Amino acid sequence: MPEFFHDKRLYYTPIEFALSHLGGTWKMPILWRLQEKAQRFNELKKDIPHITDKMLTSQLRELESKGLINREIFPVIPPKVEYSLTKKGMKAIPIIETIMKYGYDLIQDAGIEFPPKKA
Amino acid sequence: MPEFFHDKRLYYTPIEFALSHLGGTWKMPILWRLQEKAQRFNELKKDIPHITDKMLTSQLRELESKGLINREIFPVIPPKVEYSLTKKGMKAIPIIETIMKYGYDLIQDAGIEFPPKKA
DNA sequence: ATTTAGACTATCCAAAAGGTAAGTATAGAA
DNA sequence: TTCTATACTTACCTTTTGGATAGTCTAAAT
Repeated sequence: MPEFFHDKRLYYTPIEFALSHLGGTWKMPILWRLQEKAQRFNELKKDIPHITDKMLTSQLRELESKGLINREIFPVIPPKVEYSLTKKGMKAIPIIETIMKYGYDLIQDAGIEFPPKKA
Repeated sequence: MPEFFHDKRLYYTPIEFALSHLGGTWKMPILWRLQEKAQRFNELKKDIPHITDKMLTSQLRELESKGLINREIFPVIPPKVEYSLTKKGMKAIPIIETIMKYGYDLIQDAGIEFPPKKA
C-alpha cells in the first residue's frame, strides 16, 4: 500500500499530493504572480482575470495553510493585507514554469493563437 | 483577453490547458506506466491501485482524444486492446517526472513516510 | 449448462470545485 | 449623511469529478 493519509485525506501517489498543492484553476496563477514581490488582495484580483473574491480568498487560505504563502495584515483602515511566497512556495515556481511551458507547447500544437503573457 | 476556446471549453491560461491534458487523479499515473511499453487494459488496472474500470476507461478515452495515447484493438475473443504513448504523449513524460519529484519533495517536507515507487 | 476471460457500458450517487449575489466593518472624504 | 475603499464572509446553486455496482458480448473450457 503505497498510499498515505495526510490532513484528513487519502493520497494514492506523490502526483496527487503535488496537485493538492498546485492543482485547480487558480493556485498556480496566484503563486506565479507572487514570485516577484508581495501583492495585496486587490492587486491579485485585478491581475488575475475572471477570479472572484470568493475564489481568491479560498485559494489564498489553502496556499497559506499548506505553507506556500505568507499573509501579513497591516492594522489600518481600510484594511491592508499582503501576500508573499514562503521558501516552500518559491520551490513551486520552477514546477509552475515547467507546466506553463508545456501548456504553451500544447497550445502551439493545437494551432491556437495565444499571446505569450504571464500565466 | 488572453483566454481562448478549444473543444467546447473556455481556458484562461496555458496552465489550465496543460491540466486538462494531465490533471485529475489518474491521467499521469496511466501515462507514466505506458512510457516503457504498450499495456493492456487489465495490466494497467492491476498496476494502478484503486482505479475502477469506469475511471480507467474514461481516462484512456480522454487521453486518446487528446492524442496522448494510441489504442490498438486485436480482434480476438476474449478482447485484446493495447494502449501506447504517442509522440505527443512522450512529451508529457518529463513534465510528469517533474511533478512527481516535486510531490516526493513535499512528502519529505511533511515528514510522511512513503516508499519510493513508480507513481 | 455454467463459468471464465477481457474490455468494456450503463446507472445511480456523493463529494468537490467553482460561480453568483449580497452583506459586513471602519474611518475618512465629499 | 451618504459614499468609498479594502478585504473579506455567507448563502445558495450548478457543474465536474469520481466512486459503487451491475450488466454486456463472445467463444472456448469445464
